[in-house]
Amino acid sequence: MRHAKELEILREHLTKHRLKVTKQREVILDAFLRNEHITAEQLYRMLSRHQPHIGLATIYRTLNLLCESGIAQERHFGSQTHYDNVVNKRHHDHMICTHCGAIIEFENCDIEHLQEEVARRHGFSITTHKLELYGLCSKCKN
Amino acid sequence: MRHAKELEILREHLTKHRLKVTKQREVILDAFLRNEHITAEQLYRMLSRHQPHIGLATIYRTLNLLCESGIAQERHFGSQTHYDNVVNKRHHDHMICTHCGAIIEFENCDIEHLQEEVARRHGFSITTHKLELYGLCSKCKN
DNA sequence: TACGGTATTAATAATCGTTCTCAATTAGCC
DNA sequence: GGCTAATTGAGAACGATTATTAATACCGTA
Repeated sequence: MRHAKELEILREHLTKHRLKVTKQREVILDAFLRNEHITAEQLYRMLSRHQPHIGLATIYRTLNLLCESGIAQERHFGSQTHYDNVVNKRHHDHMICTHCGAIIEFENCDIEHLQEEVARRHGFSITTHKLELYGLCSKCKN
Repeated sequence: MRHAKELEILREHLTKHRLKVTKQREVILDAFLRNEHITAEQLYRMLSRHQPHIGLATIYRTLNLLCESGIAQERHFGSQTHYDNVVNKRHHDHMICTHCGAIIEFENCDIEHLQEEVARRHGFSITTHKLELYGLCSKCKN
């Protein structure tokens, strides 16, 4: 059974909120977990020939559900929202290649500490942050 | 004459590209310069009773022009695009209060150096970046 | 295991921010 | 002043996302 842990998290979240475990939600969760940084539209196309057929609205609703249950996190790259699997991951940021669209994850504690320091200096308390580096990945530099 | 420098930059950009200096463009530039982190919609409402009447499309077009000429820079806060006056400013990032919506600018060279270091380690070359800290400003912490 | 109430679904309309289209107007070179 | 191309306003169109609605599926209870 692949992705057993994530399925368990989703089930717990659903029962806790008196929501229902449906075939569609399981299918979407499974497809989501097989892909990093996916969009609702990509999932829709990927599942378009699936039985039962899954509507775009259901995909959006389920992705929001995954965010609420802590499995996924939204990232706004370009015009579309991408969804990230964050189970088993610590906080991380992204480098985005403006040529091929590749997304590279990284984490750096020193940067986070400096952010805290800047915030403290302004009397600001951080709850979340977003750091994105745009440029060319190693392959596209040529 | 307020904002003479920015007006000069815009005029140079326009003539260089064989574009025209219009009343609307001057009005929008002036209103833009009087406000930090403004949106197209806010400008539209602000100028709605102005003579000549200025359409929303013209505001969007002119804001893009300001970005191309280096006077403004886009920032995507929430669902709308905000435009920032960057004349006389070095690169800076933002803290956004999720309670009152206040936007505080800051700059920190140490963070930028660490970003470069991380990128180098991945063979990535940065052209731009975006760093946003979300949380509560000093006033809203209470 | 069948029932009943409620959540969920697919399809589609609606919404929001932004860009495009187009006919009428205007800037700026001759 | 007149010609040509750029610009304008109005509204249509657009893409991503959310709301609506009638039909269907889940699941606790009997």
